[in-house]
Amino acid sequence: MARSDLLLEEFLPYRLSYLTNMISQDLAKLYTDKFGISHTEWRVMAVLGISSGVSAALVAEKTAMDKVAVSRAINNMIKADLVSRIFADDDKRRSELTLSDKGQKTYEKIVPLVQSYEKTLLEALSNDEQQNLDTVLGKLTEFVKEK
Amino acid sequence: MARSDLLLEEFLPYRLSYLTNMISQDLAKLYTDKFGISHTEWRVMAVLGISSGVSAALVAEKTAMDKVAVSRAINNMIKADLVSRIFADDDKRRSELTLSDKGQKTYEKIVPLVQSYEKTLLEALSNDEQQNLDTVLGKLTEFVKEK
DNA sequence: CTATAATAGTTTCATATGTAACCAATTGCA
DNA sequence: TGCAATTGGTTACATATGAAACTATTATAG
Repeated sequence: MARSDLLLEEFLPYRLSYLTNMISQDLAKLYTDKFGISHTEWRVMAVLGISSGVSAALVAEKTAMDKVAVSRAINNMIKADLVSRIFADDDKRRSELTLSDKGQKTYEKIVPLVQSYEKTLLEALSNDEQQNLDTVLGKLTEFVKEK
Repeated sequence: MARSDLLLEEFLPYRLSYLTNMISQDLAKLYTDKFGISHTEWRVMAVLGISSGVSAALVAEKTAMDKVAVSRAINNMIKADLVSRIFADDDKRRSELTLSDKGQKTYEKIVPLVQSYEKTLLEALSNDEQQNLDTVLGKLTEFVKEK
């Protein structure tokens, strides 16, 4: 193995990507299989579950998804009667989005499931390790955001 | 905020996914923009850079990608003259894959770039934190693989 | 005011991805 | 042997995603 070689299993971006995909698939089982909610839709729902009447642009910002993905997710969710939309009085372009009753109920069913999943993940770590993870994730994220 | 609510920015799967995507985009700039190599192709290349004459199935295993993705990546890379393929004497189904000269040269250009990127990432962390990251990634990955 | 630029969101198009069905070669075992 | 099951890899189809162009509306410079 020449000096320039690279072992995928030890390469940080690969390791992160692998773990993230596994987790993502586990989560999808919780909301896709049971509620027909896609990954992007779940993120939108997570934002609307906390803040009502927000614009699609704000949802895009909070979910770190692009506006096209958000637009599609929202329109699907409106069709599925999970989200309701009105347009702002003071700016007819801007949407004001809210979970419908059905959306709210679904949200309240999903949240405990994903929180419980997160909990089992974290329980694979000691308290110190959980703290370390938080620190390190924060620092790396901060770093990749700047630059 | 009701007891069941969930803050995306604090939710581990979201944080991981966000970081992973940012890193993935940074990396793509290194191999897609300069060499026209896609993410999946880069993974295949990383495996073939180390081990010659391996089968597509082994590449799939090492890259953690499914065989369809690998098949497509390999066929693209053969078209782009990055990979050469022969079929095994003892089993005419099984391919034996190797980087072509061009593939090898490309690989040797990409490896230092991505290693350097990984290094700058890690330098955002102290030595202890790097160690913590390694430990915690390992444990979480182990955990999601079982179960 | 009015022309131009900027903004919110949608549509279009090209590409990527996952699942299942598929083909060909090989293995196993009755 | 010989035929069902398995394996390596590809194809087909349906869906997801991203970039760029587009529509409608609002803000701004002259």
